[in-house]
Amino acid sequence: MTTVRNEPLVGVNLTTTSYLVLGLVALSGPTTPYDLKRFVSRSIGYFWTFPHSQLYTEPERLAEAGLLAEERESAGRRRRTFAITPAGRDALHEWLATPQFKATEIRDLGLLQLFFGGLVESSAVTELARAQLGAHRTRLAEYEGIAVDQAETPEMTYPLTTLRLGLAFERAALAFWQSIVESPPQSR
Amino acid sequence: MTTVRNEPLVGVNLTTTSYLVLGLVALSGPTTPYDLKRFVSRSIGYFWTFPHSQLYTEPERLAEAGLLAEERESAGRRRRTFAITPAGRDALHEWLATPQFKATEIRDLGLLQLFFGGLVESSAVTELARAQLGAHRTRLAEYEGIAVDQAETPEMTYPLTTLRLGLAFERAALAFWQSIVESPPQSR
DNA sequence: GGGTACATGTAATCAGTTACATGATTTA
DNA sequence: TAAATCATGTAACTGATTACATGTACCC
Repeated sequence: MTTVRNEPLVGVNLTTTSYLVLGLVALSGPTTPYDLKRFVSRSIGYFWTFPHSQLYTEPERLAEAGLLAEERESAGRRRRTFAITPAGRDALHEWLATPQFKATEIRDLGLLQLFFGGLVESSAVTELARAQLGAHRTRLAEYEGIAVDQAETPEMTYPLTTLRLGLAFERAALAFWQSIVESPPQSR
Repeated sequence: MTTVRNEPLVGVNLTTTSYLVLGLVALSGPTTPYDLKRFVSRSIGYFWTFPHSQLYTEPERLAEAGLLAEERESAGRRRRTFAITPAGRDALHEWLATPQFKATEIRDLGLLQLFFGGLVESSAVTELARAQLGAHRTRLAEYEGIAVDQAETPEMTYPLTTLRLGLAFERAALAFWQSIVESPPQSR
């Protein structure tokens, strides 16, 4: 009986981005970086941002580690296509079955500015809150659009499920900033 | 009439972390990296994580740029103390008055795993959801403790305000993961 | 047929992370 | 007095970002 190897064969560190990309390729079947980019921009990219260049360099790293297989057009645009390998699938499944203990981060520049609201005049805080209201309204509308567009696509079931938390957050954020507009905190 | 200079005098890029640290020093008055660390660990560190080493290197960068002033014990532990300079205050205020257009990121490894839930058996998803429930319960309790502890501290008014959104998020997350436990998505 | 937006990729840099290290203080 | 924990800092590395660059398709 052989031991199952889940570590990549070559010494490549797997970051969260690695598993993200691995998962995207697993979901999509063989794809090009550009296809990944388009998919990301209407899905996980809302929660987890990164520049499109990662979608070229990260699959390359994963291919080095034997977790993806790369093919490349020899002529013309020399497009690359990546597909997941059995080793890649193993690594992904193992990660998916491993509880992660890092807590949620809500990275929001507006919220960060509000944190320091005591350092500026309260009118600035009100302006901030209004701007945030606008941004979250826009975002909420986007999410709602996506939910409608993808409702009938079975392979999007899980992504759409995560979107539900996004929607809930956006509604909470709207209520939050609204309350700031209505009664700004008094620090003194 | 002279032009107001808000750019740092030396060529140092200011990142979000820079403003974060600048703001922390502004809030605290002259402090040491370790004091910053303690403050962070009960406040903004919940939303915006970074290793404590940044609290040594980033003030150094800011001091180079003339935005912080550094003093250092010449004997013993050679503790460093950083204080904000007028230029630092200007830069911070300008940033605080500048609308930021990057949308909120909800960085959550559990949510990312759920995104790929269609790739594993549904029992794994249920387990994931249970684990997340526990984690969010813990986090919610922490937030509630902080809200109580700091309720009477006037200079924490704004930080505590941001915590309200954290609380709302944690409650939404609990409801979300609970709903997953109760009725896991069916992808086929 | 020229402009503009989409598509596709690479190179260089550096902020952020990881890892290491040691001194001081408390506790058992 | 040993051991743990808190306090304080530095060095090295690399993943992520920024910036650049060119090709292709569409539209007016």
